[in-house]
Amino acid sequence: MTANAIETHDVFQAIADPTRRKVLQLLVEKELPISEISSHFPMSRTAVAKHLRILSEANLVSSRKMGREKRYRLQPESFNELKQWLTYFERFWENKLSKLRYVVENDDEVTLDIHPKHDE
Amino acid sequence: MTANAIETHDVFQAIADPTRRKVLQLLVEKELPISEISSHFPMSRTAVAKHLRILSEANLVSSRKMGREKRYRLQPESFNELKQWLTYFERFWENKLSKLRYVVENDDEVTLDIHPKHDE
DNA sequence: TTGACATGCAACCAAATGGTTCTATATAAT
DNA sequence: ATTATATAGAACCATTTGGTTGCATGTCAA
Repeated sequence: MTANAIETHDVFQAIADPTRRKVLQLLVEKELPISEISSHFPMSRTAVAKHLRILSEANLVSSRKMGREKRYRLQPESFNELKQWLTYFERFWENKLSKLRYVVENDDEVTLDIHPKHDE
Repeated sequence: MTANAIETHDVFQAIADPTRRKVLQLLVEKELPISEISSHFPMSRTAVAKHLRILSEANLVSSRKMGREKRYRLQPESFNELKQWLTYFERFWENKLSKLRYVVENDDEVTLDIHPKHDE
């Protein structure tokens, strides 16, 4: 067992992977052992175990031993961290002054919300 | 989903990188050209350009030409997608029955079926 | 026209990521 | 006691990611 104190995974990193997001969704219903979780994926149990390790290090899930099983469950704390990060950006489209600035600096018919899309 | 652009990168992937998150924070204040953005980072302009491309493809930012500049700005749409994803998990710690289940299951198995369904 | 500025893009590279197989250990059941 | 179950982890591998340099293109200002 490597130390889990130092090796902390960034929560943004942790939710970047679609497999890990699906794992989180499975755990919304109830706590599950790794073998049960991995039965929902086309990959090996070892691969899922690595995903669970990353989720654990990001404090998105926690685990506890139940006999020979180890059950994983969601942990709210890092979800709150994500929510706070998002909240920071809400001022962009909720702040009237921001909207005003766009009008002033662009001196065109900007309505701030959805603009014509530019392709690359 | 309101995306009318081809979403090559998913938004979770896009916000996984700390540089890209910092870029988003810079753009909260006002729209900026790439040279101005990259002046805030120790990496090359090209590297920042790649990050901006990923953010664009995730519909987190958009851009428009202004003379010889290309200005980038935030786009709310994908932030909303993130918020919705988070909202899905809120019932985990806001739902009193979920909390109860954990208490009960500490002794043995009791299954309360109180979950809707949701898929990605 | 010339030069400086702002960006775009191809080619390349090291490290991180997401997967595999094989082996080992601990617990449960017969 | 033996066998089946549940997990842990090492070693390895291919692809993706995040960065670089060098060069090309477009625009503004003298």
